[in-house]
Amino acid sequence: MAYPQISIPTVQRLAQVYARLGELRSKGTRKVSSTQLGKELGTGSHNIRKDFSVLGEGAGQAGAAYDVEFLRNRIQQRFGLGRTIRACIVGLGRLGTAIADYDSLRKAGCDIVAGFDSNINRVETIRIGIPVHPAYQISQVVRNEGIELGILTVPVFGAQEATNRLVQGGVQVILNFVPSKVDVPSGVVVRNIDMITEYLIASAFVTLKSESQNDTEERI
Amino acid sequence: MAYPQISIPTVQRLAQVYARLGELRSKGTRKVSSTQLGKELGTGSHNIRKDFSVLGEGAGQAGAAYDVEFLRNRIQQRFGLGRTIRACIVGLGRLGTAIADYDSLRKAGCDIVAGFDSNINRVETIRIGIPVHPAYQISQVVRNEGIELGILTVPVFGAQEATNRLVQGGVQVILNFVPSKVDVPSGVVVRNIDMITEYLIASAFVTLKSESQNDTEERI
DNA sequence: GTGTGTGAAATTCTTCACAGCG
DNA sequence: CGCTGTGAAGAATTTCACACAC
Repeated sequence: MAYPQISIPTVQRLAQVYARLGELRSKGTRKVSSTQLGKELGTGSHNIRKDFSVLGEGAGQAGAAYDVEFLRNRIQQRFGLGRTIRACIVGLGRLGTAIADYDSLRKAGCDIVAGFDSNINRVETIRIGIPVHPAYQISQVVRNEGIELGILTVPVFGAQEATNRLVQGGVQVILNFVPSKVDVPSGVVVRNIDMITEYLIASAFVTLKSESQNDTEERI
Repeated sequence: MAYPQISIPTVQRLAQVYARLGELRSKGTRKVSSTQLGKELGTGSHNIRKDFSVLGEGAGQAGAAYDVEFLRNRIQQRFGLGRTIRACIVGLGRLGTAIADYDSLRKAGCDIVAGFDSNINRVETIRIGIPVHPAYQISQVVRNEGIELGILTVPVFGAQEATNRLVQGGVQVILNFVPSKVDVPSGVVVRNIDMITEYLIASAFVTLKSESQNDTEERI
């Protein structure tokens, strides 16, 4: 390893910073301080600067703040965020088609080139501008198209099978919107985006908050 | 505080466990061990048992595994997850309407009773079965309807204003699907569900994985 | 003076190890 | 004998404090 081992929280924060830098850049902002970034991410400036230490030397210039463009390029290069990743969506219900249309994802570099559904005649499919295939062709299409990322928006009971097919086709990353964990072989990265659990967590915090006068909410 | 301070990771895991217990219950499963739950959440059994210590005594019986129904009720009671929460959606684009239709959320207790959009004539609005109002009425409707939770699915530039109106109306919880942080007064709970950042994090992990032979992926 | 960079301290979280129960 | 429950140990992360640069 040429670089120090990067901790998971650090990767997560830097990804957030990267997204934020993109916004700042498009607004024409040139400079940003660790204090400001910390405030926007809900953490301290120390934390931000500590995270930046994994980017190597000279990310910022002491005294002046960080250069938005330069810092963004550093993160992009360090994490390989510059390239476009070919992706597909499995499960073309309301959520799946909404995501297929989601322009911000495309702007971030996620190029959705195929969709799959077990019911090829779904009404929704006519609304999206990508080729649609039946679910049993997942592995084959993924391999032929060089798809690296799969977006899972199927019902719970179909999630594992869809995952297996994606993995068999060779995807390296899965964004799982199904409120259930899926098993993957070591080496495949899964990010779970589970709005049911998020809803439950939020509800729980509300209960805990009203229960004690502590500043629980500040820490969330 | 009658109970010990509960850490944030613990709340998150228990919310996941709660969701999982719901699935197990509907499948008719009666008993579940900490080992099994740990496996399904991707953590160790020690961690699960430690988390359960915040539930008070007798959550499980030593020797036997945990009773699914009983444990679920304990978590439900401890975190106030039993009740239905009245909610609204701000931003009725593709994503917003997809979420309004999302049945699992309703089953979890989230009762979406109103929708808002700055463009009241949106085509999508005819597809959802809830009353739709113009955005400037958010505070008023939220207050009149006793809405506690707001779901944000507006474009980035409208997120803060929508948030302000929700807070002014009295919501306590916001599920923010906008890839940008929003400011809220202390006491309001925000959960960010940001698929852009998740995409970036996943991409970063893929790069880091290929860079070193460490078992980075196991830790994600 | 304002802001970055980083080793050290403090805190938080996870893992371990083992007592106790069915 | 497998499983729960929990204090103690260990690891990881965050926070602090201060040197250095503009």
